Order: sequence, then structure tokens, then C-alpha cells
Amino acid sequence: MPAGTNDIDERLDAFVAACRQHGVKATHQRREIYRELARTVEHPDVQTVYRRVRRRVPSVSLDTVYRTLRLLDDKGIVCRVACQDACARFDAATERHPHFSCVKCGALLDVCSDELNALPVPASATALGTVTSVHVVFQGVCVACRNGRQRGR
Amino acid sequence: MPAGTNDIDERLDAFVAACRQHGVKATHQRREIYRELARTVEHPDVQTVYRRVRRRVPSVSLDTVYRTLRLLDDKGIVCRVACQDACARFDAATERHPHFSCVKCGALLDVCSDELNALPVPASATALGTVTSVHVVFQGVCVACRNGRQRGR
DNA sequence: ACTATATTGAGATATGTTCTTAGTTAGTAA
DNA sequence: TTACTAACTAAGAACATATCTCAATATAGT
Repeated sequence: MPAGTNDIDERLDAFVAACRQHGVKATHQRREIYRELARTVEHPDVQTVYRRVRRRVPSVSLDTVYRTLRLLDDKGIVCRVACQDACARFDAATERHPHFSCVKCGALLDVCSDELNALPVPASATALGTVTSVHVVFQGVCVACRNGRQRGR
Repeated sequence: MPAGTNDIDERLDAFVAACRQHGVKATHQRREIYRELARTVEHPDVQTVYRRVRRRVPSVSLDTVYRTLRLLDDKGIVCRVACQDACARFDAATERHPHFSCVKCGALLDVCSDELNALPVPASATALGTVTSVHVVFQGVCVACRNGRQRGR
């Protein structure tokens, strides 16, 4: 979900509040890591977040980015998006929504579908256990790649 | 999907045919790797397949299991299942079907839901690109873990 | 402002996966 | 059956992702 500057500030305030609520410190690094996630729709992986945060906080360590994203995922403040490649990718939007994953360029895009989001979990799934989250990924070739344009991550 | 012995033989025949069709050799190792995948519903990872295949083919190398599973995934003969942990897991059933993933023990279970399988891809997804596959994963705690029983991979 | 303690940075380490080379085996098509 | 060649094994190296250890530091509550 795109977000204007004001929006980001609001979300950062909410983030700090969420940290307090969970009893974890809202450190400078964590705020910057969250900001990078909240300000993009790309669902960047850890390395990408690291590279970007380093522009603002040159001393930040890769490990801190790993630790922070894992922590925030555990607390439910951000969420990890399942994708086919090896690396974990993250989303600041924790509300359930499907994704589109391009097998060519690796782009991971948000899909808006109230219909799908409202879809109840089938009994055949709840019979297997307690469902806490639902992940829907459409895989294929994105419009940009289909049109021949190549783009990196 | 579970499979009896006869079923396995049939699927192995189909596997050999699929190899021919794709111009790759249906070697002894590849057949045994496929057999291990077809005979279980656990969606094992590479290491697990390797351990099991070695019982029948002691000389098989880990690298061959990696290479074979990647090749078969590329050809669409098996499919890689997205899961939260680092390692790739595989499924001999290539027909679209949802999975249940247990966050505690890592179990990856098949969900049977004709309803979900029949669900059309929403226009908001096809607008982003050409969809070639749909992955639905319900995440949560499986019945066994909920009941306190622990089980390894 | 002070202090207890959660958090960080840096480097080491673990794990999963792929590649390289060279010599050997075994499918496939004729 | 034979020959061509893809595929295999072995062993090592390389690479990427992710986690750990521990001393130094910054944050939150008083």
C-alpha cells in the first residue's frame, strides 16, 4: 500500500506505540527499518532493507536488520511474505491480502481483492489445526516482463 | 495425496513418459527421487529425500538430489512448495491445491478444497501479469502440536 | 540525570545451495 | 548391440542466507 509522508509519520507513531505495547524498545535503528518497509510497496528482502537503512544510519549492521525484522514479524508488527526464492521478504501491511510474484524479475506486488480477503477459511483447513494466517500468492509473469522490459530487483 | 503401491507404479510410468517428453533421461536415481516424493504426503525437503533415497541407492549424491529436484521443478513435473523456513520443500502433486503449514513443528499438509481450487483468479491479479500458478497456504498450529504432542520433521 | 538492561555492531559461525573438475556409468536411439 | 552423450559420483570450493557471541552502547523508567 503506497503511503504519503504524513502517512509515514502516522505509521511511525503507531509503530512506536506498538513497540511500547510489546515491551520492546523503539530504537533509532528499528524506527528506520520500519520506515523503509512502510515507505515502499516492493516487499524488500533483508539485504535491500539493509542497503537502504544504511543511507540514513551508516553504522547499522546487517544482523540488526535480520534481528529486527524477525522480532517485528514475531510480534505481528510486520509480516513475512512467502515467496519462491530463498530469501525472506517483508511487508509493513499486516492485513491479509494476496500477492503477485513475478518468476522473471522477482517483483512481489500487492493484489487488492476484498472478495478474496473475505473468503472464509475452509473447514478442511481448520480440521488440520488452528489457522492464524492465510497466504495467497499468484505466480506468473508481470506486465513489465511480458512487454519485454527487464528490470532488476 | 496418498498413493497405494499400484498408484505409485502408474505414476512412475507417467514420470518416465514425462521425462521422455521433455528430452531428459529417466535415470535410476531420478526415478527413485521421484518415487520418494510420490509415496509421501509430507512434502519433504532435499535433505530428507536424500536420506530416504540413499536407503535404496546408497551411492546417490546430495548434489544429484538437488539437481534433480530443481530440474523436475523447472519442467513442472514436481513442484516446489513455498514455506516459511529456509529450505525448499517439494510435492509430486502438481495440481493446484492449498497447504496447511504448522509454525511449531514445520509440518506441511495438503488441504482438500474443490471450492478453493475452483476459485477463479481475480481480475486485480490478472491485471498485474499472466498468472501461471496459485499458491494458498494456511499457517497456524496443527492438531498434533495443539494437543501438546511434539514431533520432529 | 541515573541506572538497569535491552539492544547493537563486528566478526565468527552455521546451514542451504550451487558450481567445478575429472573420471565413470548408464539411458537412448539407430 | 553398439555408440553417443547425458547424467552421475566425488571432493572441494564458492556463495548466499541466517544466526550466534560478546563487549560496548543507548533506551526507558525512576
